[in-house]
Amino acid sequence: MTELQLSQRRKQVLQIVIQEYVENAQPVGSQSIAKKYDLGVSAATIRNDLAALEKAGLLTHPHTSAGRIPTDGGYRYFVANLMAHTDLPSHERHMIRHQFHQARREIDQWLRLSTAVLAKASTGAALATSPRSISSRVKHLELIGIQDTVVLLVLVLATGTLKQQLINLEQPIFQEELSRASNQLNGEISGATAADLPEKLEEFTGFAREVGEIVLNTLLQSEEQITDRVYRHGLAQVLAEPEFTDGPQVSRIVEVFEQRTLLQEIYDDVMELSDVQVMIAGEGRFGDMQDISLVLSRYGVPDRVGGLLGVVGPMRMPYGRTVGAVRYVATLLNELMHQLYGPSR
Amino acid sequence: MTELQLSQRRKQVLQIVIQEYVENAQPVGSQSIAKKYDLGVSAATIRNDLAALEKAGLLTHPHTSAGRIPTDGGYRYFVANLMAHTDLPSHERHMIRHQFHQARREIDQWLRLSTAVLAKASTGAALATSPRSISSRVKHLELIGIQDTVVLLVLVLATGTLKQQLINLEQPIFQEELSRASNQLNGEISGATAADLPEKLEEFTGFAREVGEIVLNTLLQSEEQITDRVYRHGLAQVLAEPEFTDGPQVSRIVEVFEQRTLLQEIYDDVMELSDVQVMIAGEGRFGDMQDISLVLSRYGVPDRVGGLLGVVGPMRMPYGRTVGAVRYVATLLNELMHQLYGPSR
DNA sequence: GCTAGCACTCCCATCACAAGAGTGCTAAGG
DNA sequence: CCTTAGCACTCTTGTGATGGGAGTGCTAGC
Repeated sequence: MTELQLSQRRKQVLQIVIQEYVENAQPVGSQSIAKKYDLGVSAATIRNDLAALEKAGLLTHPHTSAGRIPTDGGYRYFVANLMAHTDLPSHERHMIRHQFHQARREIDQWLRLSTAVLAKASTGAALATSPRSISSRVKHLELIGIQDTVVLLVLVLATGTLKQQLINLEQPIFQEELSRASNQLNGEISGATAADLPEKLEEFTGFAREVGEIVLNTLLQSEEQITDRVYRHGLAQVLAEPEFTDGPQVSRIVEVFEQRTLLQEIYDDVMELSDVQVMIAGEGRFGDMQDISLVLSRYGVPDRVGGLLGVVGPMRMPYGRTVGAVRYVATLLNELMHQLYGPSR
Repeated sequence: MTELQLSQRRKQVLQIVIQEYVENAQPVGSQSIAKKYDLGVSAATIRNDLAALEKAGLLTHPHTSAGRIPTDGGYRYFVANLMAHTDLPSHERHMIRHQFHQARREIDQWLRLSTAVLAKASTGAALATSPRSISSRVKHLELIGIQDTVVLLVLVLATGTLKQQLINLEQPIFQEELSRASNQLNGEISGATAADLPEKLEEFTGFAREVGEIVLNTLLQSEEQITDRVYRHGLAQVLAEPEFTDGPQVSRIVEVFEQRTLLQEIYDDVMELSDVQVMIAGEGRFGDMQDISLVLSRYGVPDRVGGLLGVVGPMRMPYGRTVGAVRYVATLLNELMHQLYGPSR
């Protein structure tokens, strides 16, 4: 998108239109602007400005004699150039931090709390993916007999993530044999990554080899698959927004919120940038996201573990505040995870 | 509720009204019944029957000159006395069974699939809780150092369920000490239940004791807490139903669907009965569930593990089919889990 | 107990109409 | 060239009247 040249006042007018529309969900006209804000010019002038902004593709009006509403492009311009850097007010930050410190020291708890907090602090529905390990190292491995022919493989990764996998055998196996295999494997493959494994597996035969293959597959899978779990919170509140009164709109946002595939698609885009990403109406690249915006951020410890965190809401969204909330929760999570997984090893 | 005496024809009329209303979501009148179904009587007679059914509290009409629609009571009577036992058609059953056998042998996968299948087979939104162990036995315990002062406790229960818990230490601890403690504990407490533990813990001191306490707490918690995870699927489709076009209705059902607390409340009721439970408009006992019905069943292996599975939808729901679907998926899950956790030990 | 007939009620779609908000354009002034 | 006032025009929204239609409730007769 080429940089747009706008006079100071027009920027201001655009900002006012967006602010008012975000607040009241109603098209805003030249007169109401002139009356409410003292721009030192008359309504007619503002009318001209509005027309110019419309020509530039930043505003539209739903019908001839209605006020203006922002377009996708309008919101994008706003977010890129006009948006006030609103960090969350400090008392809110304190409250959130407090809640986190009260929770048990567990990723699962933190993520659940994150979505709850985000949903409350924004007007949208919050969502987060469980963290995925990047180039996972095996730390430890355990084989546990569940049934005669069923063995549970528990894999602990260096980051503390747990992977479990049931193994189905043709023939019954004894606990001693399980122990032998797990001792053997633990000695060899602990500290190994998916890249190292194939070589090491050469040494093994029989059951131990079989388990080794499964470990390898599990590792590979855990690096590919974005997430085994998605946390969600606050759909009800976003559905209460006036834009979601009619059917098709509702199903659109619910689908965006529920489907994993979309997250999968967006994942790489968000993960490679460290700051909060604002995605308005799908940015033309992703599915049918008319009138829906996402505010997303990665969280985690660089090169170790990372996941996605953010808010889904109507395009008519208080971006400043939402970005602030997402950013704060993300940095908080970063801090907490750093304490656990960061410094050592 | 006292048993109601209804003539054969009136039962038939009630059944027709419900069937038609479920299908078309429109009040049904005497004429349309007389025309479409050959009951051997005139519209006027049916009119009398309708009036009688209304007096009995099974039907209402939204306004004077509209057709009849069923009340909560009407649906309840229908489900209790009139509903055709519709097992799912055999080709659907086969398809579902096939999908389950293709999935990996994992509870997580199965439950995810269950909700997907249920949502597809019913017109509602499906939901399932992760299984909870009943009187869990400890099978194995593992202590893994994550950071100098952070230890991951992995607890494997006899059912194959995994519990993890981070332990935060005041002072750094060495791997050797961890191994010592875990060997010690494994020798003593494997096979123990929450009831046995306190006694056994007497023997331990220091770090091992501390870990033992945590194990106990984790066990107790896992028996109390209904569920650490709720699987959901298909909200979008149920929101497309005509009763959810206006705001308050939507937020009501979304809240029922999203909130864990409701499940917690209902849990015991459902778990003590083995067959599928139909809960219409909250049965007057649970929250604000106007116009919403639940069809729920327990699943699992009796006295070992169990969870909840079911469908949330509008009161105007094809109960026969839905009950069939829930029942089939539940028995399928039972079968699968039995293979894993059932027979031995 | 069933049926036919009939008046009555209430919803709903349609239309007309007026009010109101906001625009776009034009012409004049700085 | 930017700004302003004025004014006609457009389009939505709310209101009220109207008629058709569906369905009921009741009564009287079989």
